[in-house]
Amino acid sequence: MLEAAADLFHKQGLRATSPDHVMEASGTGKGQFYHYFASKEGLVHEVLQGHIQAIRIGAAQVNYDVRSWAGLERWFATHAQLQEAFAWTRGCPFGTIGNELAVGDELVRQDLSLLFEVVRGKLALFFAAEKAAGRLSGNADEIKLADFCIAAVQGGMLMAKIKRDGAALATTIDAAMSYLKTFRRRPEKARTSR
Amino acid sequence: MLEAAADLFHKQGLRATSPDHVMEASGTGKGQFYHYFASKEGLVHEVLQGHIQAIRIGAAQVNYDVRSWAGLERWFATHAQLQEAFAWTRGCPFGTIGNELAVGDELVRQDLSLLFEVVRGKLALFFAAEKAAGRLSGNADEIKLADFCIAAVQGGMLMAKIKRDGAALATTIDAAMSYLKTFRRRPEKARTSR
Amino acid sequence: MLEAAADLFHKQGLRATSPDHVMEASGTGKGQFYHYFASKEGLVHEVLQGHIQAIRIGAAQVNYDVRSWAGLERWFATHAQLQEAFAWTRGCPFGTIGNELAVGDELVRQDLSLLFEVVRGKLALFFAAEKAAGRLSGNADEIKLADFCIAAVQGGMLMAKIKRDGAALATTIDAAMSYLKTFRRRPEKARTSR
Amino acid sequence: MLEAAADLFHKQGLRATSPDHVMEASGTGKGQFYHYFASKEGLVHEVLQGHIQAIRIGAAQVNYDVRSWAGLERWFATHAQLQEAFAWTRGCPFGTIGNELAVGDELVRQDLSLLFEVVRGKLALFFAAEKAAGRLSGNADEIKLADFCIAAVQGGMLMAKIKRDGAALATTIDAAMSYLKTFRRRPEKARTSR
DNA sequence: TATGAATGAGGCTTCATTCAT
DNA sequence: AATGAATGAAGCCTCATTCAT
Repeated sequence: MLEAAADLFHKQGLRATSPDHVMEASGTGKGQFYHYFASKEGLVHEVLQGHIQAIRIGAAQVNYDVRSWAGLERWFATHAQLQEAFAWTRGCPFGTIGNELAVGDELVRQDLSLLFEVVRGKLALFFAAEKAAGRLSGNADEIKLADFCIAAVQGGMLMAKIKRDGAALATTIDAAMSYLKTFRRRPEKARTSR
Repeated sequence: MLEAAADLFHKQGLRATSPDHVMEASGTGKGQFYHYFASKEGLVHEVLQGHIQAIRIGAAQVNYDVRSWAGLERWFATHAQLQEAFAWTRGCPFGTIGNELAVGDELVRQDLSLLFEVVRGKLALFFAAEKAAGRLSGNADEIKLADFCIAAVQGGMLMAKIKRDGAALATTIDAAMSYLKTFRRRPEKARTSR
Repeated sequence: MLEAAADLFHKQGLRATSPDHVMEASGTGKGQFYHYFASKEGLVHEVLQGHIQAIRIGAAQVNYDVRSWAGLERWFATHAQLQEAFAWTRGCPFGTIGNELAVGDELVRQDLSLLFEVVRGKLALFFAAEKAAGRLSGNADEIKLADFCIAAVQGGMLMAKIKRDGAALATTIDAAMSYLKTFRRRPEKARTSR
Repeated sequence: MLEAAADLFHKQGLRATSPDHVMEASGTGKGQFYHYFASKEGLVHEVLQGHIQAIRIGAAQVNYDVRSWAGLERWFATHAQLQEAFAWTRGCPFGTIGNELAVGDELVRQDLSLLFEVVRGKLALFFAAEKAAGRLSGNADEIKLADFCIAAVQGGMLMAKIKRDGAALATTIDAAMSYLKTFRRRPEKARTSR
């Protein structure tokens, strides 16, 4: 049920997905639905909590536990691959939900906000580690870099969905990586020696 | 009616906006609506065509006719200001619609695709002009830079809406500008000397 | 406009045909319609009056002016041919309207009633003539025979439409002709004698 | 609900009967309707299936299980009586639906087609039995006779509805019976004797 | 837990008509 | 004569939810 809902939200968005759709896709009935979820909003909440949990424990489709610059590159690339797998007809599962938010969807907004904070935290961790290892400029702010990564990939995915074409996403990812690498430093011998 | 619709789409998204809402907001009746628009989709089409036209002739809220690096900065900044004016409760009017697209909304998708091509064209024009004037690296691809600008601002605006906070957008804009400026060149003496 | 309406009524029936359909099919506008017809009912009235007139003056698709037994056979056959021309997707233009009648459609009902009286009159005329000529049994009631002809052909056409197949209609026509011929008489000597 | 629908269809026809009417007449609500029927077409299907079943098991208002010539006469007469009971304002419940068919109502058309096949089957059974008993001419085709009966009664009922008068129907029934009886045979003594 | 009947508001669209020009 | 804007009721259907079992 959660899986079915997550897939439908990804595919059609929140608004276009009714409890009935979820029931049909998951082969359940009215009663089931309202037994497990207080409301449609409750379902969304659970779906997002599921996503957050998956991200946290590394069970998500995208690996958010970046450990190297190559890993970061893979992080970007995975987004494009997933989108391509749907022939560029879908955007980011989270961004899609986020863009449908309206005043009044406060609960969902907070879930999403948290989700992106978790993602940001994971990316920031990488940048912080790099900085600690002297491989990243001391001027760099790991939180800001992480926010930039997320925004770039979200914007790129949105454009890919709209154009049904991954070129602009690839361009954006390349640009983002180039930018990030301007902060990269060769760890000085002096540091590690002695 | 078109104005009312455009505003509601921006505020709540496509799906959450019914013809009835548009009628109420514009003080018209059922018949009226279907006299002017073939369907809800037709309305969306007209709204988007209106946006495209506004962008083309420079009547949009955002000035897409960038003529200088300061103008580019203003272009980015205007997005943030507009969003802030709605207390970060809304995203980009175009991106909001784009993210709700599903297979089957082909017409709308094409309108949006065109819209973003127009925007890209305007931005690319600036980069091309800079290149021609020797103020931009010959390596830079004006189309790619334009795509990057759009993706960055779209991603940033989405995150701002989700977080109800403009910080990440500001960060993203700063990062984008920094990146773009790495392609900037001081025009060589040779040019001005004679 | 009348032609377009008549065709649409024949094709889809009264209820399923809106003034808008008629306007579109005839390339006219709202104003035109209500200028010439008081209402949809008025249009139906005019259409039926047109049919009646056509039948009266012999301008209808079916020739109601039967003059011989062969002519009667042709009268039956024409119905089948017309229906076949529409691949048995339509019934009788008049019967189709008649069956949609409900309490309240009194005007239309009377028009139709009149129409069928005209048809009956024409057929009865033939039978009366045959009787006068001694070629039809004196027991035969020309009005009743005419009513039977009409009912048989109407019933047959309805079944043909439902089945999308003309077999039962052909059967019915054959049976009807057989029955009618049982009243046929060889003109007595009286004729030849002098 | 099915009863209410069947009655409304009979009274006003398919097109003029909306789900709302059915709900009102049956004292149910919107949701109820679409819980039980996929669509209006689905309702029509169920109604027709109900009619077919009633005919099959002999629970219909008309007794289709004809066993004798008197029974056949009653079969014809019942149609007229039922129509008279509604003061000739209604036609045949099945014919009324059949005449509203348009291209696209294929499902309904097939249901109706089946219904009439069932009826024909019942009538043909009678003629076949008569033939077997030597009381019907060997030349007679029981299927054709059955088709003729149906067409005659349908045509007669349609005319009765249009004229709000049963005379032509009575005439048609009389004629049909006369015709049918021309195939009747006195079983030879030889058969029964010995 | 699970089923599915029931509810009524609302969504998108067409209808028949009137009105101002 | 003609145009097409305007009106609001209605048509068919989906939605989100509750309730009884």
